Amino acid sequence: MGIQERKERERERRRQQIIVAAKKVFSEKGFNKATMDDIAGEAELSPGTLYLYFKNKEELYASLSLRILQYLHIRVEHVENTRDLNPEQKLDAMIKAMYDVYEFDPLVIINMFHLQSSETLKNLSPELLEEIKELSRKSIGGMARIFKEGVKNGTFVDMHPVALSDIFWSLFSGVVLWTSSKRIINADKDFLRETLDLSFAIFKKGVMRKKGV
Amino acid sequence: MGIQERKERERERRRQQIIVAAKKVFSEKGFNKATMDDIAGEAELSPGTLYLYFKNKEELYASLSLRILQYLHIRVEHVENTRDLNPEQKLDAMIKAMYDVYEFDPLVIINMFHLQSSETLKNLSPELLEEIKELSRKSIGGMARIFKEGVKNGTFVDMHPVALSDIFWSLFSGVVLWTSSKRIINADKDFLRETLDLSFAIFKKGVMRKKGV
Amino acid sequence: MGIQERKERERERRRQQIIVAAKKVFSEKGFNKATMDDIAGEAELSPGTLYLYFKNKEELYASLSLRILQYLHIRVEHVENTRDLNPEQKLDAMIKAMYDVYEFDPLVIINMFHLQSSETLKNLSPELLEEIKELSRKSIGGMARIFKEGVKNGTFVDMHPVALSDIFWSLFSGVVLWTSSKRIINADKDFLRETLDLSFAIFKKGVMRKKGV
Amino acid sequence: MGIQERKERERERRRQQIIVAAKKVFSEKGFNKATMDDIAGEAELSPGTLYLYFKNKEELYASLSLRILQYLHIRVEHVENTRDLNPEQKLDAMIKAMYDVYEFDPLVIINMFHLQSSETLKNLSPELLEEIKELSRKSIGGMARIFKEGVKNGTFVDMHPVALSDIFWSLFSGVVLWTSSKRIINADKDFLRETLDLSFAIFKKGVMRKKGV
DNA sequence: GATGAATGAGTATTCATTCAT
DNA sequence: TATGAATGAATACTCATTCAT
Repeated sequence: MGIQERKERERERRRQQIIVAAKKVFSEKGFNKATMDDIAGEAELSPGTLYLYFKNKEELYASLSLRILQYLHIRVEHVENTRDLNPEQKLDAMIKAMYDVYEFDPLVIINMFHLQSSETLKNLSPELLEEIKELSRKSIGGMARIFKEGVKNGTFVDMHPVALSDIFWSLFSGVVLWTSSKRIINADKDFLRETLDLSFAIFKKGVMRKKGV
Repeated sequence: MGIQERKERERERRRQQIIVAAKKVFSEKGFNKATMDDIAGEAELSPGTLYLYFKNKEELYASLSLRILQYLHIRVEHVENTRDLNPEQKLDAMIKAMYDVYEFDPLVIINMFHLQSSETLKNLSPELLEEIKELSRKSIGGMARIFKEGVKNGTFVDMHPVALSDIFWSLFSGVVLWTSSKRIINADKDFLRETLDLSFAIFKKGVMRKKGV
Repeated sequence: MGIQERKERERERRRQQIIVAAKKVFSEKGFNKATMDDIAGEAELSPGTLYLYFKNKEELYASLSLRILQYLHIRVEHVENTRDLNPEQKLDAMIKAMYDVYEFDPLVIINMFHLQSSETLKNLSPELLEEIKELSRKSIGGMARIFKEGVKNGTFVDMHPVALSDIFWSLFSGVVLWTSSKRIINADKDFLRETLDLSFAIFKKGVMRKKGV
Repeated sequence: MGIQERKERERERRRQQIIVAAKKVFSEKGFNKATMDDIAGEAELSPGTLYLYFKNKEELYASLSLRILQYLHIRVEHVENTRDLNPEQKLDAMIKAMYDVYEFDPLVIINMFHLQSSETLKNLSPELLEEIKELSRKSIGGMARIFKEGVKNGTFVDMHPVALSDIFWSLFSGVVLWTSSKRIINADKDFLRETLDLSFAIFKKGVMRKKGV
């Protein structure tokens, strides 16, 4: 391993160290209440060091979303490329993937929607922004191809595949947001899992072509 | 009209004046970038006056959500109480109501999820918080009763009515958030309406009991 | 006195209060070492209040120069408009005015040259910048008219009046800077006054037309 | 050449490399906006290395002034020691030298006055400070001796030679500062050269003893 | 000597909130 | 009630300097 490579690795390790700390602090306090000092403290680094790895607070935050998008993309791609699965099985696999995405980072959806603010987007470096858009496009694109296949061979209802993937993703994120919100407001138990199950069941039923029709 | 009542009315007028201004400013700048001075300016009042009507910035913001919840509640209740509608027709009416909720305030969902932050909730007065919870419960309850009726008479699939109303609401909010987010990130055209149509179609199909089964 | 006018007066009083404090602190610490907190403390106000009266630190600093320019302008105008003085007497009066400008604010020249930095100028509001330019132009213009008169009637050497006023001002500021600098570096006694006397004597002799030539 | 000497030479080469870079960066950005990283980048060295050659930023900056003082000193000494020049010719030669000093580093005067800040001086090493004082004394001393000779033999007016050299230098630096400042504020053309010519003409006339008097 | 990653003190500026009028 | 001037706590970000390698 060359010295260059070793350095690169070390650098990546630091980035991860910061990201882990940031995730923790942002989770606990939310974007605005979390201070860079908090994160630096959590990462056991000095505030200045954070800026050696991330341009600013927004970009650090956005990097969290990026990780999720990367994970989502990998999972979707994997489903898409698994041979010998028919469209229905692929949909099931995607549903499974969604659970894993949630486990990977339960704040996934909140993070994703922080990105949506144009104020946020303005402060991101063009490269990071492009990467986010790219991954976003790819993930939705992957989902869409799965739906397309199903629409084509008559498994799914005849709708635009991109619309189907949008709805699939919207349903997922809507449920995650709503159940976590409900938990806070109503202090109910965490019933995310079963709600997700029911949601996906309804979605699947709504999307499958009626047999014999 | 007593002098007391007149005063009360005057007070309510002021509150509305402030809420209208707040809605405008928050829409344009988002919660954090909007300043109390901005809102005071828009309402043509002094900053100090805002505090005579709202405890703090968070509570002013939360009041916007309250208005939406009130509107949602009225619409749901109205659907519920309309006689001579069968469950499927009531579902259609609820879908129609959702469109109106969105038109009433397109920022509806973003507002609603700002509420979810525990930081926000901590700063609300117990009364306001209770009112929000109450309206939230009532609206979901109303929806649930509609679903319950449909489940009972075999129109809808046999699922827990509360779960169905949660999913219904989640789907709606998920689509609103995702399409607005997609619009920003991908600079696509605004395709909310058609996506909502498709979403509700899928939901309806997923929720309706198959005829003859 | 109307309420409007009273407020305006109060506001002006505050501005002066801040300016006095700023002058003290900037004198002691220089522009960069002086903090807004220092100045606020000296003015017995809170930091935030400074920003109600001055856009930023640069503009507060520039306001000090403005006061000097105003004073300089008044003095030059007065000399120009005094009747029954021949050009030589007017030059003497201007020399006298320069001493007073220095007494008015010994940091005069340092302030003036802080203005010269383009970084500084960029941060000033266009209005303030224009005011500074205007006063600067007027003062030099006033001096120039005095020299013009003297050149015309043969009192002074035949040079461009604006150039003469530039040189006059340069000599004054050069001496002020150099003697104060020399005082610091060499810890010599303060011999500004006599050096200024000699300088102006040389200038006057250099500028007066030789009798009988 | 011994190994010791070779090392010393190498060290001096590095110092010059840094000084050249520093001059470029300070010229473009001014003292405060210029960062040590900028300078290191320009010198193609690492920031840490700068500190092997200069105690701190202030001292690096001061070293630029030192170079000018060294140049000034050499020029003045040369004029002083040129035989067969009468005092007037020596004054002319000094004027010529001033032009060269300006060409050598147009920021000369701004640099020189940065030194004056007591904050700056506090951060210099005693050795550097002493060197600066020494060169300053020597240069002024050299000028003073030229004036002394002229005063003695009746070429110049009967004033204290040190005062004359102070005024000479003040006039030079005042004109340089004022014309550059005027250029920025009034966006006038660069008329330094002609203003310097006129200034020195006036100075010379003011300083020369009237023939036949 | 040279490096450059890490440091962490330092500061201008903002803005929700208060309170004397 | 309404005002709006004053407050002052809070914080992202910079950059001169150090020191382990």
